[in-house]
Amino acid sequence: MMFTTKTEYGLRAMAVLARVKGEGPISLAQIAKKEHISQPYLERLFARLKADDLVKSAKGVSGGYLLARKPKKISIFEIVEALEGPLAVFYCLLDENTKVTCSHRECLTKKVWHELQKNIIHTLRKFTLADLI
Amino acid sequence: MMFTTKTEYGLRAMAVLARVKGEGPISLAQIAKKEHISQPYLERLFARLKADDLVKSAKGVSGGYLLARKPKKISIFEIVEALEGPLAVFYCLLDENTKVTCSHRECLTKKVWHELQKNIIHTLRKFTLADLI
DNA sequence: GATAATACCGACTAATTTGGTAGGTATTTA
DNA sequence: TAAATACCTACCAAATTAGTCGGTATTATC
Repeated sequence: MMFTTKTEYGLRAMAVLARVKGEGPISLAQIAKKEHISQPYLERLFARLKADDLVKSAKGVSGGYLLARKPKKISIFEIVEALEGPLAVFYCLLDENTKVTCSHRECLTKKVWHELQKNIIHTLRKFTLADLI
Repeated sequence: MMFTTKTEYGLRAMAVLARVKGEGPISLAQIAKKEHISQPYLERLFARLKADDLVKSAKGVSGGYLLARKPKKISIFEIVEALEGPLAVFYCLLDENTKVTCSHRECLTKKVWHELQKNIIHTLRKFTLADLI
């Protein structure tokens, strides 16, 4: 029950992008060096960030990555979900339905997970990339 | 970022114990059958629950497990921590200190994790085993 | 006292995830 | 044309999860 370094690396990299906003694209090589992260690993993280439309890319010389939106418009929740996949504290909550009933005999536990997950998402939505810089 | 079946199995087994409270010890074989959980796996989960003083055991024929306290006095948080280990949404929060400063350059992210973890623990402490039965 | 039921213990396995490496292709600026 | 970049695929080691197997110690009951 822990977020992995994927999230830490991703948030740090996104924070770099937020700080150099307006200066054109920044390459993964630069980010990797600045943040001491393996570049090929960063590449895969950015593939996810791009798939979720959190960053834009520019190929070729002097290419790199840019934030797709203003830092204030990118919540920590979005970054976490892009990197770690859909946030579900339990399997039975993966379908994103908000009903408390489920096929388990022990449905009462789902009430706990449901409230917990609501709190987590609320907290992660409250903070944006702008809060990190 | 998900609780595992360890927690689900453990909570279900603890709920069984809570329901048969006052009827003497119940064996793991019975619990495993009732809840369709592999018995050797359950054994290991109960080793953790016992290590954290959430259950008591009785060896020998007609032995088994009992709750160490009343269901109302056992929070979901305690059960989760017994089974999954110390709850930390991030490595830098594992030492349980409550300061927001840390050795990372990106200390601002720690503020987010810290608030998140506080919320999670608060929610898990709010619910007790009695709420599940 | 023997037996069966139980907790308890350690070694092993398969599948998955994480974090990382290596090498290549496509694109684009200079 | 060349160099810098994104982008892609395959592989690898370590850790974790969920589970199996076989054994030992203890104890109530016959």
